[in-house]
Amino acid sequence: MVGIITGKFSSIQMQLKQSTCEAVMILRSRSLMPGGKEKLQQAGDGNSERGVGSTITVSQVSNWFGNKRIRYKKNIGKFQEEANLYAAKTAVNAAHAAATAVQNSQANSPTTPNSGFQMKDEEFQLDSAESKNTLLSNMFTGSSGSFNLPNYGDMFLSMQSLNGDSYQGAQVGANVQSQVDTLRHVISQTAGYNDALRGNTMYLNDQVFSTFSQGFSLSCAAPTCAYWLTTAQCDPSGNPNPDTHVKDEEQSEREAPIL
DNA sequence: ATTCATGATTAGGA
DNA sequence: TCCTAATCATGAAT
Repeated sequence: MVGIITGKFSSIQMQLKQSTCEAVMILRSRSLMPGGKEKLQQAGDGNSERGVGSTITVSQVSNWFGNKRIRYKKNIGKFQEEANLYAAKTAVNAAHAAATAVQNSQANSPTTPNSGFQMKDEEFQLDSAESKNTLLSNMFTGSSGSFNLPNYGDMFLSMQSLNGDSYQGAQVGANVQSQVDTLRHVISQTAGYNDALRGNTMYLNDQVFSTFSQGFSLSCAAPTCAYWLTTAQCDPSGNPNPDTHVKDEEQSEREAPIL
């Protein structure tokens, strides 16, 4: 089970990082359009009626990321403590759910032990631009998130897939669900920003989720995101920490994707 | 009036 | 040049 999850999530991680990277680079390329070098056009077409605040500057984005980084860093202990409390609180419920799920699994298909964990592949097909957009949209509409699985590094995954019928019962699903619930709680406690970006921003560890009001959204580790936005360097396979990331001279720069 | 959240500014360091 | 950390300024909430 763990092996299956690890393999699946490793693949998902790379795909979503690639998508995130592309989203960031698209956003950056828009910010550097002729005549708009400093102005960052807010994504979306239905924004003109708002009048005020239709554009934000690169400096604003940088300040925003910088403030979020430092202020989250200051409160990381509080967030972690709250997350732990909530995890302990939901552990009992998860255990009950696991027991029930195992019972059901055994009753329904006792000869197929792997049936307890199934992931719809189509949910992670990123071959077409449409499916990428769908996934990105699904990821950042408030019903999604990311968390780090112990010993498996930073992994991105879709909570919609984890929280619905993509999983079917079984112990592993219950354990993951427990983490998802914990994450949801953390997000619910840390969400609600409504700032220049006019969106909801949620923090978990060093991950940042920004849902822009116009539907365009992106997500990545905050330092990496800011780094991509300001340097035109994008490497989804690299270290999320820009300090040890693509600043490496041996790492070739990647151009922003052609729109 | 006070507290809190947040954008912006500044100094210092790599 | 860009980051962090500290600090200031300001508006909203209490």
